[in-house]
Amino acid sequence: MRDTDLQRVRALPLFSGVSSDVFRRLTGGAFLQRFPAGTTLLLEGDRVDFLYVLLDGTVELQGAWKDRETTLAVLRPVSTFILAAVVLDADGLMSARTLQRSEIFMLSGEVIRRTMKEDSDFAFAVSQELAGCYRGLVRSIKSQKLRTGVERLANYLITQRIRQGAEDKITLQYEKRVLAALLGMTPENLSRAFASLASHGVTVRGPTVTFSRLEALERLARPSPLIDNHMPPQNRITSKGESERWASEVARAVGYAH
Amino acid sequence: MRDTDLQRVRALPLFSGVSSDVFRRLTGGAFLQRFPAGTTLLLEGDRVDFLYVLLDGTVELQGAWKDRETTLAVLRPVSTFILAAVVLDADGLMSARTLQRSEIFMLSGEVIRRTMKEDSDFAFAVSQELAGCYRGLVRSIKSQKLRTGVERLANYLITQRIRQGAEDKITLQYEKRVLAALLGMTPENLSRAFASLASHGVTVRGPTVTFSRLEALERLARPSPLIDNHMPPQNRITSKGESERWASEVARAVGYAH
DNA sequence: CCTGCACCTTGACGAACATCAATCGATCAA
DNA sequence: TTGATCGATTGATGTTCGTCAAGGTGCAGG
Repeated sequence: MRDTDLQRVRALPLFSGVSSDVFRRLTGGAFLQRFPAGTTLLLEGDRVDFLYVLLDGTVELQGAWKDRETTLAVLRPVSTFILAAVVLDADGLMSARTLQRSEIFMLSGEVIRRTMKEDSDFAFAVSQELAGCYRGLVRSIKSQKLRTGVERLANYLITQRIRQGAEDKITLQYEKRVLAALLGMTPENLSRAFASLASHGVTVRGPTVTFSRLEALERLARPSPLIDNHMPPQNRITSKGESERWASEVARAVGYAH
Repeated sequence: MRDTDLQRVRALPLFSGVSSDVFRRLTGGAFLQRFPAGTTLLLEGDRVDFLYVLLDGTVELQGAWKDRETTLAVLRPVSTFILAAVVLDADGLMSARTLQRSEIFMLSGEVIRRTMKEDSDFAFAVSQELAGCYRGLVRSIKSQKLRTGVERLANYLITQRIRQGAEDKITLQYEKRVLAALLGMTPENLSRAFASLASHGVTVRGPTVTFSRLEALERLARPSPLIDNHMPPQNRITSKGESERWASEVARAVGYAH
Protein backbone atom coordinates (compact mmCIF):
# COMPACT_ATOMS: atom_id res chain seq x y z
CA MET A 1 0.00 0.00 0.00
CA ARG A 2 1.31 3.39 -1.01
CA ASP A 3 1.93 5.95 1.66
CA THR A 4 -0.24 8.55 -0.11
CA ASP A 5 -3.23 6.21 0.18
CA LEU A 6 -2.76 6.03 3.91
CA GLN A 7 -2.54 9.83 3.99
CA ARG A 8 -5.93 10.08 2.30
CA VAL A 9 -7.49 7.78 4.86
CA ARG A 10 -5.83 9.76 7.62
CA ALA A 11 -7.32 12.98 6.23
CA LEU A 12 -10.88 11.70 6.56
CA PRO A 13 -12.79 13.51 9.31
CA LEU A 14 -13.40 10.09 10.79
CA PHE A 15 -9.67 9.71 11.49
CA SER A 16 -8.19 13.20 11.37
CA GLY A 17 -8.96 13.90 15.01
CA VAL A 18 -7.28 10.86 16.54
CA SER A 19 -3.68 10.59 17.64
CA SER A 20 -1.07 8.93 15.44
CA ASP A 21 -0.88 6.16 17.95
CA VAL A 22 -4.60 5.37 17.74
CA PHE A 23 -4.55 5.70 13.95
CA ARG A 24 -1.74 3.15 13.79
CA ARG A 25 -3.78 0.81 15.95
CA LEU A 26 -6.87 1.23 13.76
CA THR A 27 -5.02 0.55 10.52
CA GLY A 28 -2.80 -2.15 11.95
CA GLY A 29 -4.48 -5.18 10.43
CA ALA A 30 -6.03 -3.21 7.59
CA PHE A 31 -5.27 -3.78 3.92
CA LEU A 32 -5.89 -2.34 0.51
CA GLN A 33 -7.71 -4.33 -2.13
CA ARG A 34 -8.47 -3.74 -5.81
CA PHE A 35 -11.69 -4.92 -7.43
CA PRO A 36 -12.77 -4.94 -11.08
CA ALA A 37 -15.99 -3.25 -12.17
CA GLY A 38 -19.17 -5.15 -11.39
CA THR A 39 -17.85 -6.97 -8.34
CA THR A 40 -20.26 -7.57 -5.49
CA LEU A 41 -18.32 -6.68 -2.38
CA LEU A 42 -21.08 -7.50 0.02
CA LEU A 43 -24.50 -9.05 -0.30
CA GLU A 44 -27.32 -7.73 1.86
CA GLY A 45 -27.75 -10.01 4.84
CA ASP A 46 -24.06 -10.87 4.94
CA ARG A 47 -22.19 -10.38 8.14
CA VAL A 48 -19.99 -7.32 8.01
CA ASP A 49 -16.46 -7.78 9.30
CA PHE A 50 -14.78 -4.71 7.83
CA LEU A 51 -15.21 -1.02 7.51
CA TYR A 52 -14.74 -0.13 3.85
CA VAL A 53 -13.04 3.03 2.64
CA LEU A 54 -13.38 3.75 -1.06
CA LEU A 55 -10.12 5.31 -2.27
CA ASP A 56 -10.63 5.07 -6.01
CA GLY A 57 -13.48 4.07 -8.30
CA THR A 58 -17.24 4.00 -7.75
CA VAL A 59 -19.39 1.86 -5.50
CA GLU A 60 -23.16 1.42 -5.56
CA LEU A 61 -25.20 0.53 -2.49
CA GLN A 62 -28.39 -1.27 -3.35
CA GLY A 63 -31.27 -3.16 -1.84
CA ALA A 64 -33.57 -5.80 -3.28
CA TRP A 65 -36.95 -7.33 -2.52
CA LYS A 66 -38.91 -9.93 -4.47
CA ASP A 67 -37.70 -9.36 -8.01
CA ARG A 68 -37.20 -5.61 -7.62
CA GLU A 69 -34.03 -3.78 -6.74
CA THR A 70 -33.10 -0.19 -6.07
CA THR A 71 -30.04 1.93 -5.52
CA LEU A 72 -29.67 3.71 -2.20
CA ALA A 73 -26.43 5.54 -2.85
CA VAL A 74 -23.54 5.87 -5.28
CA LEU A 75 -20.23 6.54 -3.60
CA ARG A 76 -17.16 8.33 -4.94
CA PRO A 77 -13.77 8.63 -3.28
CA VAL A 78 -13.01 9.23 -0.52
CA SER A 79 -15.97 7.66 1.32
CA THR A 80 -16.51 5.13 4.04
CA PHE A 81 -19.39 2.71 3.93
CA ILE A 82 -21.32 0.23 6.08
CA LEU A 83 -20.15 1.97 9.20
CA ALA A 84 -23.50 1.43 10.94
CA ALA A 85 -23.33 -2.34 10.56
CA VAL A 86 -19.75 -2.32 11.87
CA VAL A 87 -20.69 -0.31 14.96
CA LEU A 88 -23.53 -2.68 15.80
CA ASP A 89 -21.64 -5.79 14.70
CA ALA A 90 -24.71 -6.55 12.59
CA ASP A 91 -25.39 -7.86 9.11
CA GLY A 92 -25.48 -5.43 6.22
CA LEU A 93 -28.86 -4.15 5.04
CA MET A 94 -27.51 -3.19 1.62
CA SER A 95 -25.47 -4.87 -1.07
CA ALA A 96 -22.33 -3.12 -2.26
CA ARG A 97 -21.19 -3.39 -5.86
CA THR A 98 -18.36 -1.74 -7.76
CA LEU A 99 -19.47 0.25 -10.81
CA GLN A 100 -15.88 0.85 -11.87
CA ARG A 101 -12.55 -0.70 -11.07
CA SER A 102 -12.07 0.33 -7.45
CA GLU A 103 -9.49 0.51 -4.72
CA ILE A 104 -10.84 -0.16 -1.30
CA PHE A 105 -9.17 0.04 2.05
CA MET A 106 -10.53 -2.42 4.60
CA LEU A 107 -10.29 -1.99 8.36
CA SER A 108 -11.16 -4.64 10.91
CA GLY A 109 -14.59 -4.02 12.41
CA GLU A 110 -13.53 -5.60 15.66
CA VAL A 111 -10.64 -3.18 16.00
CA ILE A 112 -12.92 -0.25 15.16
CA ARG A 113 -15.35 -1.20 17.93
CA ARG A 114 -12.62 -1.83 20.48
CA THR A 115 -10.91 1.45 19.69
CA MET A 116 -14.20 3.33 20.01
CA LYS A 117 -14.60 2.03 23.53
CA GLU A 118 -11.08 3.15 24.45
CA ASP A 119 -10.77 6.46 22.66
CA SER A 120 -13.57 8.99 23.10
CA ASP A 121 -12.25 11.26 20.35
CA PHE A 122 -12.56 8.47 17.85
CA ALA A 123 -15.96 7.42 19.15
CA PHE A 124 -17.11 11.01 18.83
CA ALA A 125 -15.85 11.15 15.25
CA VAL A 126 -17.76 7.94 14.47
CA SER A 127 -20.89 9.48 15.96
CA GLN A 128 -20.51 12.56 13.81
CA GLU A 129 -20.05 10.46 10.71
CA LEU A 130 -23.09 8.32 11.52
CA ALA A 131 -25.18 11.39 12.29
CA GLY A 132 -24.22 12.78 8.90
CA CYS A 133 -25.18 9.53 7.16
CA TYR A 134 -28.46 9.52 9.05
CA ARG A 135 -29.29 13.01 7.90
CA GLY A 136 -28.40 12.07 4.34
CA LEU A 137 -31.02 9.34 4.50
CA VAL A 138 -33.59 11.70 5.99
CA ARG A 139 -33.05 13.98 3.00
CA SER A 140 -33.37 11.01 0.69
CA ILE A 141 -36.67 9.84 2.18
CA LYS A 142 -38.12 13.33 2.10
CA SER A 143 -37.15 13.66 -1.55
CA GLN A 144 -38.66 10.29 -2.33
CA LYS A 145 -41.94 10.84 -0.51
CA LEU A 146 -42.56 14.51 -1.20
CA ARG A 147 -41.42 14.91 -4.80
CA THR A 148 -42.40 13.48 -8.16
CA GLY A 149 -39.84 11.88 -10.44
CA VAL A 150 -39.32 15.02 -12.53
CA GLU A 151 -38.86 17.11 -9.40
CA ARG A 152 -36.31 14.68 -8.00
CA LEU A 153 -34.37 14.77 -11.26
CA ALA A 154 -34.48 18.56 -11.46
CA ASN A 155 -33.10 18.83 -7.95
CA TYR A 156 -30.48 16.20 -8.59
CA LEU A 157 -29.25 18.21 -11.59
CA ILE A 158 -29.14 21.45 -9.60
CA THR A 159 -27.20 19.77 -6.80
CA GLN A 160 -24.74 18.24 -9.27
CA ARG A 161 -24.29 21.58 -10.98
CA ILE A 162 -23.13 23.15 -7.74
CA ARG A 163 -20.90 20.22 -6.85
CA GLN A 164 -19.29 20.38 -10.29
CA GLY A 165 -18.45 24.07 -10.09
CA ALA A 166 -21.70 25.91 -10.88
CA GLU A 167 -21.10 26.09 -14.64
CA ASP A 168 -23.90 25.78 -17.17
CA LYS A 169 -22.80 22.29 -18.12
CA ILE A 170 -22.38 19.13 -16.06
CA THR A 171 -21.36 15.55 -16.73
CA LEU A 172 -23.40 12.70 -15.36
CA GLN A 173 -21.03 10.61 -13.26
CA TYR A 174 -22.57 7.24 -14.01
CA GLU A 175 -24.94 5.39 -16.27
CA LYS A 176 -28.46 6.69 -16.61
CA ARG A 177 -29.90 3.37 -15.49
CA VAL A 178 -28.04 3.74 -12.20
CA LEU A 179 -29.21 7.31 -11.85
CA ALA A 180 -32.76 6.15 -12.49
CA ALA A 181 -32.54 3.58 -9.71
CA LEU A 182 -31.01 6.17 -7.38
CA LEU A 183 -33.85 8.58 -8.10
CA GLY A 184 -36.41 5.83 -7.61
CA MET A 185 -37.67 5.39 -11.15
CA THR A 186 -37.23 3.23 -14.22
CA PRO A 187 -34.75 4.08 -16.98
CA GLU A 188 -37.70 4.68 -19.29
CA ASN A 189 -39.18 7.24 -16.95
CA LEU A 190 -35.83 8.94 -16.49
CA SER A 191 -35.69 9.46 -20.25
CA ARG A 192 -39.15 10.95 -20.20
CA ALA A 193 -38.26 13.13 -17.22
CA PHE A 194 -35.25 14.50 -19.11
CA ALA A 195 -37.50 15.10 -22.11
CA SER A 196 -39.96 17.07 -20.02
CA LEU A 197 -37.14 19.19 -18.59
CA ALA A 198 -36.29 20.32 -22.13
CA SER A 199 -39.04 22.92 -21.81
CA HIS A 200 -37.12 24.27 -18.80
CA GLY A 201 -33.88 24.76 -20.68
CA VAL A 202 -32.25 21.40 -20.00
CA THR A 203 -30.47 19.71 -22.90
CA VAL A 204 -29.05 16.20 -22.73
CA ARG A 205 -26.42 14.76 -25.06
CA GLY A 206 -24.99 11.53 -23.85
CA PRO A 207 -23.61 12.08 -20.37
CA THR A 208 -23.43 15.89 -20.62
CA VAL A 209 -26.31 18.06 -19.50
CA THR A 210 -26.49 21.78 -20.25
CA PHE A 211 -28.68 24.42 -18.64
CA SER A 212 -29.88 27.43 -20.59
CA ARG A 213 -32.65 28.69 -18.30
CA LEU A 214 -31.57 27.97 -14.75
CA GLU A 215 -34.25 30.27 -13.42
CA ALA A 216 -36.97 28.15 -14.99
CA LEU A 217 -35.39 24.95 -13.74
CA GLU A 218 -35.16 26.25 -10.18
CA ARG A 219 -38.75 27.43 -10.27
CA LEU A 220 -39.76 23.86 -11.00
CA ALA A 221 -37.26 22.20 -8.67
CA ARG A 222 -37.67 24.50 -5.65
CA PRO A 223 -34.56 23.19 -3.92
CA SER A 224 -34.69 23.32 -0.13
CA PRO A 225 -31.77 23.23 2.33
CA LEU A 226 -33.86 20.80 4.36
CA ILE A 227 -33.77 18.26 1.54
CA ASP A 228 -30.88 19.15 -0.74
CA ASN A 229 -27.34 19.55 0.52
CA HIS A 230 -25.72 22.06 -1.79
CA MET A 231 -22.23 21.93 -0.39
CA PRO A 232 -19.83 23.15 -3.09
CA PRO A 233 -16.70 21.22 -4.04
CA GLN A 234 -14.06 23.70 -2.81
CA ASN A 235 -14.72 22.46 0.68
CA ARG A 236 -12.42 19.50 0.22
CA ILE A 237 -14.23 17.48 2.81
CA THR A 238 -15.40 13.98 2.26
CA SER A 239 -17.72 12.97 5.01
CA LYS A 240 -21.42 13.13 5.51
CA GLY A 241 -20.89 14.53 8.96
CA GLU A 242 -18.84 17.48 7.78
CA SER A 243 -21.14 18.22 4.86
CA GLU A 244 -24.12 18.27 7.19
CA ARG A 245 -22.36 20.69 9.49
CA TRP A 246 -21.63 22.88 6.48
CA ALA A 247 -25.27 22.78 5.37
CA SER A 248 -26.42 23.84 8.82
CA GLU A 249 -24.03 26.75 8.94
CA VAL A 250 -25.26 28.00 5.59
CA ALA A 251 -28.91 27.61 6.53
CA ARG A 252 -28.30 29.73 9.62
CA ALA A 253 -26.33 32.38 7.76
CA VAL A 254 -28.95 32.69 5.05
CA GLY A 255 -31.69 32.66 7.65
CA TYR A 256 -33.76 30.17 5.77
CA ALA A 257 -37.48 30.77 6.24
CA HIS A 258 -39.94 27.98 6.15
CA MET B 1 -39.61 15.38 38.26
CA ARG B 2 -40.45 12.02 39.77
CA ASP B 3 -37.65 9.67 40.52
CA THR B 4 -39.25 6.85 38.52
CA ASP B 5 -39.05 9.01 35.39
CA LEU B 6 -35.33 9.43 35.89
CA GLN B 7 -35.06 5.65 36.32
CA ARG B 8 -36.68 5.14 32.94
CA VAL B 9 -34.23 7.49 31.29
CA ARG B 10 -31.39 5.74 33.08
CA ALA B 11 -32.60 2.39 31.74
CA LEU B 12 -32.29 3.48 28.13
CA PRO B 13 -29.41 1.72 26.35
CA LEU B 14 -28.11 5.18 25.58
CA PHE B 15 -27.48 5.79 29.28
CA SER B 16 -27.44 2.40 30.94
CA GLY B 17 -23.75 1.85 30.26
CA VAL B 18 -22.41 5.06 31.78
CA SER B 19 -21.37 5.57 35.37
CA SER B 20 -23.70 7.25 37.85
CA ASP B 21 -21.34 10.16 37.92
CA VAL B 22 -21.54 10.72 34.16
CA PHE B 23 -25.30 10.22 34.21
CA ARG B 24 -25.63 12.90 36.84
CA ARG B 25 -23.57 15.24 34.71
CA LEU B 26 -25.70 14.52 31.63
CA THR B 27 -28.99 15.11 33.41
CA GLY B 28 -27.73 18.01 35.48
CA GLY B 29 -29.38 20.87 33.64
CA ALA B 30 -32.09 18.68 32.15
CA PHE B 31 -35.79 19.09 32.84
CA LEU B 32 -39.14 17.43 32.27
CA GLN B 33 -41.83 19.18 30.32
CA ARG B 34 -45.46 18.36 29.55
CA PHE B 35 -47.07 19.27 26.24
CA PRO B 36 -50.71 19.04 25.14
CA ALA B 37 -51.67 17.13 21.98
CA GLY B 38 -50.94 18.88 18.73
CA THR B 39 -48.01 20.92 19.97
CA THR B 40 -45.17 21.55 17.58
CA LEU B 41 -42.03 20.93 19.59
CA LEU B 42 -39.64 21.72 16.81
CA LEU B 43 -40.02 23.07 13.31
CA GLU B 44 -37.74 21.73 10.59
CA GLY B 45 -34.87 24.13 10.09
CA ASP B 46 -34.88 25.20 13.73
CA ARG B 47 -31.68 24.99 15.66
CA VAL B 48 -31.69 22.03 18.01
CA ASP B 49 -30.47 22.74 21.52
CA PHE B 50 -31.80 19.70 23.35
CA LEU B 51 -31.93 15.98 23.12
CA TYR B 52 -35.54 14.92 23.60
CA VAL B 53 -36.60 11.80 25.46
CA LEU B 54 -40.25 10.87 25.12
CA LEU B 55 -41.43 9.41 28.43
CA ASP B 56 -45.17 9.42 27.87
CA GLY B 57 -47.48 10.15 24.94
CA THR B 58 -46.86 10.06 21.18
CA VAL B 59 -44.70 12.19 18.94
CA GLU B 60 -44.72 12.42 15.17
CA LEU B 61 -41.68 13.37 13.11
CA GLN B 62 -42.59 14.96 9.82
CA GLY B 63 -41.15 16.76 6.85
CA ALA B 64 -42.69 19.19 4.41
CA TRP B 65 -41.97 20.58 0.97
CA LYS B 66 -44.01 22.95 -1.16
CA ASP B 67 -47.54 22.27 0.04
CA ARG B 68 -46.98 18.58 0.75
CA GLU B 69 -46.03 16.97 4.02
CA THR B 70 -45.19 13.48 5.14
CA THR B 71 -44.57 11.55 8.32
CA LEU B 72 -41.17 9.98 8.83
CA ALA B 73 -41.76 8.28 12.15
CA VAL B 74 -44.22 7.98 15.02
CA LEU B 75 -42.54 7.58 18.40
CA ARG B 76 -43.84 5.91 21.54
CA PRO B 77 -42.22 5.89 24.97
CA VAL B 78 -39.43 5.46 25.79
CA SER B 79 -37.64 6.96 22.78
CA THR B 80 -35.05 9.59 22.12
CA PHE B 81 -35.25 11.85 19.10
CA ILE B 82 -33.20 14.35 17.07
CA LEU B 83 -30.01 12.82 18.38
CA ALA B 84 -28.26 13.27 15.01
CA ALA B 85 -28.84 17.02 14.97
CA VAL B 86 -27.58 17.25 18.57
CA VAL B 87 -24.38 15.37 17.78
CA LEU B 88 -23.62 17.63 14.81
CA ASP B 89 -24.91 20.77 16.52
CA ALA B 90 -27.01 21.26 13.40
CA ASP B 91 -30.53 22.33 12.61
CA GLY B 92 -33.30 19.76 12.61
CA LEU B 93 -34.36 18.24 9.29
CA MET B 94 -37.74 17.17 10.65
CA SER B 95 -40.55 18.82 12.56
CA ALA B 96 -41.69 17.17 15.80
CA ARG B 97 -45.32 17.32 16.87
CA THR B 98 -47.16 15.71 19.76
CA LEU B 99 -50.07 13.51 18.73
CA GLN B 100 -51.18 13.03 22.34
CA ARG B 101 -50.48 14.83 25.57
CA SER B 102 -46.82 14.01 26.16
CA GLU B 103 -44.15 14.10 28.78
CA ILE B 104 -40.73 14.90 27.43
CA PHE B 105 -37.40 14.97 29.14
CA MET B 106 -34.99 17.48 27.69
CA LEU B 107 -31.21 17.26 28.00
CA SER B 108 -28.81 20.00 27.00
CA GLY B 109 -27.21 19.25 23.63
CA GLU B 110 -24.06 21.08 24.63
CA VAL B 111 -23.64 18.84 27.67
CA ILE B 112 -24.29 15.75 25.52
CA ARG B 113 -21.55 16.71 23.08
CA ARG B 114 -19.07 17.62 25.81
CA THR B 115 -19.71 14.39 27.68
CA MET B 116 -19.24 12.36 24.52
CA LYS B 117 -15.78 13.83 24.09
CA GLU B 118 -14.88 12.95 27.66
CA ASP B 119 -16.49 9.57 28.13
CA SER B 120 -15.86 6.94 25.48
CA ASP B 121 -18.51 4.57 26.89
CA PHE B 122 -21.16 7.21 26.41
CA ALA B 123 -19.85 8.15 22.96
CA PHE B 124 -19.98 4.49 22.00
CA ALA B 125 -23.57 4.23 23.21
CA VAL B 126 -24.48 7.27 21.14
CA SER B 127 -22.85 5.66 18.12
CA GLN B 128 -24.85 2.49 18.62
CA GLU B 129 -28.08 4.44 18.94
CA LEU B 130 -27.32 6.45 15.80
CA ALA B 131 -26.36 3.32 13.89
CA GLY B 132 -29.69 1.80 14.87
CA CYS B 133 -31.59 4.89 13.72
CA TYR B 134 -29.65 4.85 10.48
CA ARG B 135 -30.60 1.25 9.82
CA GLY B 136 -34.22 2.05 10.61
CA LEU B 137 -34.16 4.63 7.87
CA VAL B 138 -32.52 2.23 5.43
CA ARG B 139 -35.39 -0.17 6.06
CA SER B 140 -37.85 2.65 5.55
CA ILE B 141 -36.37 3.72 2.21
CA LYS B 142 -36.25 0.16 0.96
CA SER B 143 -39.89 -0.32 1.89
CA GLN B 144 -40.83 2.92 0.19
CA LYS B 145 -38.93 2.30 -3.04
CA LEU B 146 -39.43 -1.43 -3.45
CA ARG B 147 -43.01 -1.97 -2.34
CA THR B 148 -46.44 -0.78 -3.43
CA GLY B 149 -48.83 0.83 -0.98
CA VAL B 150 -50.75 -2.37 -0.32
CA GLU B 151 -47.53 -4.26 0.29
CA ARG B 152 -46.29 -1.64 2.73
CA LEU B 153 -49.57 -1.79 4.64
CA ALA B 154 -49.57 -5.59 4.73
CA ASN B 155 -46.06 -5.61 6.16
CA TYR B 156 -46.88 -2.88 8.63
CA LEU B 157 -49.77 -4.97 9.92
CA ILE B 158 -47.62 -8.09 10.24
CA THR B 159 -44.95 -6.17 12.12
CA GLN B 160 -47.53 -4.65 14.46
CA ARG B 161 -49.06 -8.05 15.07
CA ILE B 162 -45.74 -9.37 16.33
CA ARG B 163 -45.05 -6.27 18.41
CA GLN B 164 -48.48 -6.53 20.00
CA GLY B 165 -48.11 -10.16 21.03
CA ALA B 166 -48.77 -12.22 17.89
CA GLU B 167 -52.51 -12.56 18.47
CA ASP B 168 -55.03 -12.54 15.63
CA LYS B 169 -56.15 -9.04 16.52
CA ILE B 170 -54.29 -5.76 16.78
CA THR B 171 -55.15 -2.17 17.60
CA LEU B 172 -53.90 0.64 15.44
CA GLN B 173 -51.94 2.94 17.70
CA TYR B 174 -52.86 6.20 16.00
CA GLU B 175 -55.18 7.80 13.51
CA LYS B 176 -55.40 6.31 10.05
CA ARG B 177 -54.45 9.60 8.45
CA VAL B 178 -51.17 9.49 10.36
CA LEU B 179 -50.62 5.89 9.39
CA ALA B 180 -51.28 6.83 5.77
CA ALA B 181 -48.63 9.56 5.88
CA LEU B 182 -46.18 7.18 7.56
CA LEU B 183 -46.74 4.58 4.85
CA GLY B 184 -46.38 7.21 2.15
CA MET B 185 -49.91 7.40 0.85
CA THR B 186 -53.09 9.43 1.14
CA PRO B 187 -55.84 8.55 3.66
CA GLU B 188 -58.09 7.68 0.72
CA ASN B 189 -55.60 5.19 -0.62
CA LEU B 190 -55.07 3.68 2.82
CA SER B 191 -58.81 2.97 2.97
CA ARG B 192 -58.66 1.31 -0.41
CA ALA B 193 -55.57 -0.65 0.60
CA PHE B 194 -57.41 -1.98 3.66
CA ALA B 195 -60.35 -2.85 1.43
CA SER B 196 -58.13 -4.83 -0.92
CA LEU B 197 -56.62 -6.73 2.04
CA ALA B 198 -60.11 -8.00 2.91
CA SER B 199 -59.62 -10.73 0.32
CA HIS B 200 -56.57 -11.82 2.32
CA GLY B 201 -58.46 -12.23 5.57
CA VAL B 202 -57.97 -8.75 7.02
CA THR B 203 -60.99 -7.12 8.69
CA VAL B 204 -61.00 -3.54 9.93
CA ARG B 205 -63.43 -2.09 12.45
CA GLY B 206 -62.42 1.29 13.70
CA PRO B 207 -58.93 0.98 15.15
CA THR B 208 -58.99 -2.82 15.52
CA VAL B 209 -57.72 -5.08 12.77
CA THR B 210 -58.28 -8.85 12.78
CA PHE B 211 -56.50 -11.50 10.77
CA SER B 212 -58.28 -14.67 9.71
CA ARG B 213 -55.90 -15.95 7.03
CA LEU B 214 -52.42 -15.01 8.10
CA GLU B 215 -50.92 -17.37 5.56
CA ALA B 216 -52.57 -15.48 2.71
CA LEU B 217 -51.50 -12.14 4.14
CA GLU B 218 -47.88 -13.23 4.47
CA ARG B 219 -47.86 -14.60 0.95
CA LEU B 220 -48.77 -11.13 -0.26
CA ALA B 221 -46.55 -9.22 2.17
CA ARG B 222 -43.42 -11.37 1.92
CA PRO B 223 -41.79 -9.81 4.96
CA SER B 224 -38.01 -9.75 4.89
CA PRO B 225 -35.59 -9.38 7.81
CA LEU B 226 -33.66 -6.95 5.62
CA ILE B 227 -36.61 -4.54 5.55
CA ASP B 228 -38.88 -5.42 8.46
CA ASN B 229 -37.64 -5.56 12.02
CA HIS B 230 -39.84 -8.11 13.75
CA MET B 231 -38.50 -7.73 17.25
CA PRO B 232 -41.17 -8.95 19.68
CA PRO B 233 -42.27 -6.90 22.68
CA GLN B 234 -40.98 -9.14 25.49
CA ASN B 235 -37.53 -7.77 24.81
CA ARG B 236 -38.19 -4.68 26.90
CA ILE B 237 -35.66 -2.66 25.02
CA THR B 238 -36.35 0.75 23.69
CA SER B 239 -33.64 1.76 21.34
CA LYS B 240 -33.08 1.42 17.65
CA GLY B 241 -29.56 0.23 18.29
CA GLU B 242 -30.60 -2.65 20.49
CA SER B 243 -33.45 -3.69 18.21
CA GLU B 244 -31.09 -3.77 15.25
CA ARG B 245 -28.69 -5.96 17.16
CA TRP B 246 -31.60 -8.26 17.97
CA ALA B 247 -32.65 -8.42 14.32
CA SER B 248 -29.13 -9.36 13.27
CA GLU B 249 -28.88 -12.13 15.83
CA VAL B 250 -32.13 -13.64 14.63
CA ALA B 251 -31.17 -13.39 10.98
CA ARG B 252 -27.97 -15.29 11.75
CA ALA B 253 -29.69 -17.94 13.83
CA VAL B 254 -32.34 -18.55 11.21
CA GLY B 255 -29.70 -18.54 8.51
CA TYR B 256 -31.65 -16.25 6.27
CA ALA B 257 -31.05 -17.06 2.62
CA HIS B 258 -31.28 -14.43 -0.04
C1' DC C 1 -16.73 -3.20 -43.24
C1' DC C 2 -20.52 -5.65 -40.87
C1' DT C 3 -22.36 -7.78 -36.72
C1' DG C 4 -23.61 -8.10 -32.23
C1' DC C 5 -24.36 -6.05 -28.00
C1' DA C 6 -25.25 -2.72 -24.44
C1' DC C 7 -27.48 1.43 -23.47
C1' DC C 8 -30.76 4.60 -24.25
C1' DT C 9 -35.04 6.29 -26.19
C1' DT C 10 -39.90 6.32 -27.76
C1' DG C 11 -44.63 4.81 -28.03
C1' DA C 12 -48.62 2.31 -26.32
C1' DC C 13 -50.93 0.52 -22.58
C1' DG C 14 -52.23 -0.61 -17.86
C1' DA C 15 -51.39 -0.34 -12.84
C1' DA C 16 -50.67 2.52 -8.91
C1' DC C 17 -51.66 6.61 -6.87
C1' DA C 18 -53.53 11.46 -6.00
C1' DT C 19 -57.28 14.60 -6.11
C1' DC C 20 -61.92 16.21 -5.73
C1' DA C 21 -66.42 15.64 -4.15
C1' DA C 22 -69.96 13.45 -1.65
C1' DT C 23 -71.43 10.60 2.07
C1' DC C 24 -71.46 8.14 6.43
C1' DG C 25 -70.65 7.53 11.28
C1' DA C 26 -69.13 8.90 15.74
C1' DT C 27 -68.45 12.42 19.04
C1' DC C 28 -69.54 16.52 21.43
C1' DA C 29 -71.50 20.90 22.69
C1' DA C 30 -75.59 23.68 22.63
C1' DT D 1 -82.22 15.91 20.61
C1' DT D 2 -80.12 18.72 17.20
C1' DG D 3 -76.50 20.59 14.74
C1' DA D 4 -71.73 20.85 13.99
C1' DT D 5 -67.38 18.89 13.44
C1' DC D 6 -63.92 15.51 12.49
C1' DG D 7 -62.31 11.32 10.69
C1' DA D 8 -63.04 7.68 7.59
C1' DT D 9 -64.91 5.88 3.44
C1' DT D 10 -66.47 5.58 -1.43
C1' DG D 11 -66.85 6.88 -6.23
C1' DA D 12 -65.28 9.43 -10.29
C1' DT D 13 -61.50 11.21 -12.70
C1' DG D 14 -56.85 12.53 -13.93
C1' DT D 15 -51.87 12.20 -13.13
C1' DT D 16 -47.81 9.60 -12.37
C1' DC D 17 -45.44 5.71 -13.04
C1' DG D 18 -44.16 0.90 -14.54
C1' DT D 19 -44.22 -2.54 -18.18
C1' DC D 20 -43.81 -4.30 -22.69
C1' DA D 21 -42.35 -3.85 -27.24
C1' DA D 22 -39.97 -1.65 -30.87
C1' DG D 23 -36.51 1.15 -32.60
C1' DG D 24 -32.19 3.87 -32.40
C1' DT D 25 -27.17 4.85 -31.45
C1' DG D 26 -22.50 4.04 -30.27
C1' DC D 27 -18.91 0.88 -29.72
C1' DA D 28 -16.03 -3.42 -29.67
C1' DG D 29 -14.87 -7.61 -31.98
C1' DG D 30 -14.75 -10.41 -35.96
